[in-house]
Amino acid sequence: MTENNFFGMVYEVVKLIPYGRVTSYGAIAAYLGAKSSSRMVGWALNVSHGPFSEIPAHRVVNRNGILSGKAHFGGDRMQTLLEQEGILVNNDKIVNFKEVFWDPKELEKEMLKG
DNA sequence: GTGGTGACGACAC
DNA sequence: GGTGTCGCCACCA
Repeated sequence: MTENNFFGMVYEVVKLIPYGRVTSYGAIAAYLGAKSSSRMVGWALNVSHGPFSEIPAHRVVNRNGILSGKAHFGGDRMQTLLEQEGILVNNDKIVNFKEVFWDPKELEKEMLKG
């Protein structure tokens, strides 16, 4: 937890994504202080993507709300998972993206609130 | 040690 | 507003 590794940090953040919410690679990267390395976030997920992975990677999309990683989930697995959480997906893109978007920095707000 | 790759993002046209 | 290009850094051959 809160590993010093970039990967570990990504896992922690992604696992903290609330139900029915999504975030972007850039948001996570920025939260980790590596906004310029948003690719590393997706890359980390790629490695983390496994049968024992409890990481809701399907809640992570690019800044456009497009299911860029859908192909890696296999078929429409990613879209199905999102729809099950009440997220509207159309044409491999989240319709109400701004509605369900969740920024990792929200964590700090929750911390302040208690 | 070098080169290539990648589930992205920002900018230029 | 779509398309092309560059940058970015960790990992693998």
